[in-house]
Amino acid sequence: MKGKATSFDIAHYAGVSQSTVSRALRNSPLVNEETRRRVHEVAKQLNYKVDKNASNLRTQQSSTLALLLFEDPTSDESQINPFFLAMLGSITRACAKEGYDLLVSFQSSSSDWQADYEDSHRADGLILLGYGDYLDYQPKFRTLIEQNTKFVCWGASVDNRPDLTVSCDNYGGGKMAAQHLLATGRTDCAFIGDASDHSPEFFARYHGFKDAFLAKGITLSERKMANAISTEESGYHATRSLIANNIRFNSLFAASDLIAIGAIRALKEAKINVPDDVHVVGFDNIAVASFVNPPLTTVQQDTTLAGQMLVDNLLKLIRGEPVENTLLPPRLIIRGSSI
Amino acid sequence: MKGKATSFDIAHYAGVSQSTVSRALRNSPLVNEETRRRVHEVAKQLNYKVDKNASNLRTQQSSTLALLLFEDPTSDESQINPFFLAMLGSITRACAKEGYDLLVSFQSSSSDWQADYEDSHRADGLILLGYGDYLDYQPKFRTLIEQNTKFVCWGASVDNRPDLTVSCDNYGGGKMAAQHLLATGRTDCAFIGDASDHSPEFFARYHGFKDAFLAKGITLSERKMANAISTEESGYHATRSLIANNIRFNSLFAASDLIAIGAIRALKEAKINVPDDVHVVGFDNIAVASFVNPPLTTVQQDTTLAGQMLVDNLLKLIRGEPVENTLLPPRLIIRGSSI
DNA sequence: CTGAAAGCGCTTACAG
DNA sequence: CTGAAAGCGCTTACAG
Repeated sequence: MKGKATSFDIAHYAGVSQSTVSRALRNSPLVNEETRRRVHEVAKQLNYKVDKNASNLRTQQSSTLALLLFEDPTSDESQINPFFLAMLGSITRACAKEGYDLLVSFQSSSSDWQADYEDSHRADGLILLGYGDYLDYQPKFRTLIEQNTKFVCWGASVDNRPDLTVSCDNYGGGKMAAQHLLATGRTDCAFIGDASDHSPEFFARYHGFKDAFLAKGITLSERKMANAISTEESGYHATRSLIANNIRFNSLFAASDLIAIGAIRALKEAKINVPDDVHVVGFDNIAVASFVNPPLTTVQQDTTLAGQMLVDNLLKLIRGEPVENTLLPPRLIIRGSSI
Repeated sequence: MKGKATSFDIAHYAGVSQSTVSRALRNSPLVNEETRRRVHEVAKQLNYKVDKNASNLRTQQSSTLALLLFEDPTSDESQINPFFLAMLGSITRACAKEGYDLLVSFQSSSSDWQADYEDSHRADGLILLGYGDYLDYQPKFRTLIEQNTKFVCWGASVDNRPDLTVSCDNYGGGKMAAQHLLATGRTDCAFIGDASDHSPEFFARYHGFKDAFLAKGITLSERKMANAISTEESGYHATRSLIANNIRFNSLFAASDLIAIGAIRALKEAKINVPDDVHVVGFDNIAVASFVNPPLTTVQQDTTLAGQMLVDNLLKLIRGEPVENTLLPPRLIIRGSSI
């Protein structure tokens, strides 16, 4: 036999029609048990595998999801945020569990989206992941909705369609961070991160943080805030600028772990001791967090659950089942940087 | 129009035949420039995208590669070795560059391989990545070769088919590590890692290391070797057992960074100072390496180049072009753990 | 329970 | 330069 075996080859050797082969392989209850066994036997011998292109074409679905990972255009090409890599891992696992394949693709927010995975029938739906400027994404979300593309986003909600979003309770996480610092008595706090509508996740973390302080009658000073995107480098520079401007604080909340790690570097450089002089709290609980010096207190996002929920919600969307906005509970992990 | 537009819809609106639409969209030189423009115009308006299932079925190829990531069965489900996540990133990028999609899948070495990606025409070829017991994989490699599956492996060579392998020069990397320790005068060295044919990569690293010492007339003591798989936990326990057995050494070469990080934890716990009492050198240069305390000296593997070469070689294999065994040069990164 | 036949949406040899 | 037609390998209504 030249080339791969087809269902006609199986039919020939099993002495049945090709239709019966197709039914037998899909374990249709219509087909006789003995026939079914014979067909499976022959298929195994010929190392036959159903041609996915043909079956997908026929059934008009792909059993494949596509993951689009957006990168902050300003971050280094080679360095992908470890938080998203962890998400990628859990999404891959969740897909496998549901019997779906996963196509992976990196997108830079400037370029055209390769959101044609669904249009070209390569995927039944999309999962969108990434930091970067949210306002840049908004019009693209709208296009996807108009085209009736099935997709689900990690992070901030999409226009008025929260059902398309799975996210961590960033507001609640920010509150946890604040309550921890309040409990340790470190109430003179700096915040590093982009607390604007360009980064809705950071914004929510900041607000939860601020509100928890406010509830204790403490107002955070605007002067002690510095803008940063989610990279070590950016966190380093933002913190340096605070120090350079002689801004004092005895605790620091970073919108992400990478920012926190950069902040710690800047503090060390300025001979400011962590945690003695400044308590530091991050967000994400990336793998590095427990290895830095001192180990980083942080708000953990459950990436395993997040991946599972993204896949589950997307599949519901694809099947036309009702989907709800999903908010995952964060968890405070206390380590040496704040005790 | 209900459902997605097809090439027949485009044909209808552009006033040409469906064959011409197909040619025009593929920018065939056969078709008139004016016709071509009109077809593209209509296609854009209808948001038409070629159905990949149909075109793949017709052309009998998929423009897709599959990445199978094998995990050490003993390692924690949720923790994927960061080195492989970095590889995943670079492979994804390399695929995009070549116009291929990437299917990603995790495999546990115990389960059946989902190596049917190629058989089922979902992918034109496979990339295999992973640590784990090499001897378990051997028979599966053989099956793949028998079935004439196009695949390329990261790491150790496959039977007598080195053309299917892309790897770091592990032997040379081990030598570099040794030469560095020799230069710092720390010649009483321990080795942590599985230096057997179960882990050919670790084996090569160990041998390069040993040979460089031998070249200076120094024989490494077998007593100062401890077995470990590539996890922090395993490195920790292996090092602890050396210490518990009162084995002395003033330097330590770990077969991977994760092992090295575990080793440092064990040393710290035993009040053995790094680097004053023991110099530590790892392998991989994962992102964490520069953040641990002290920062880890290590042998870097170029993951960007590795991903590119894996994809390049696989594409050559698919196209039937000659492929050669590819050995990538490692680079020593000296940090605080050994100076 | 089984088979003959239609058709999913393309690409491409063939004929003009 | 263009069109009519075959066919990639399946799944599934339809008929028996």
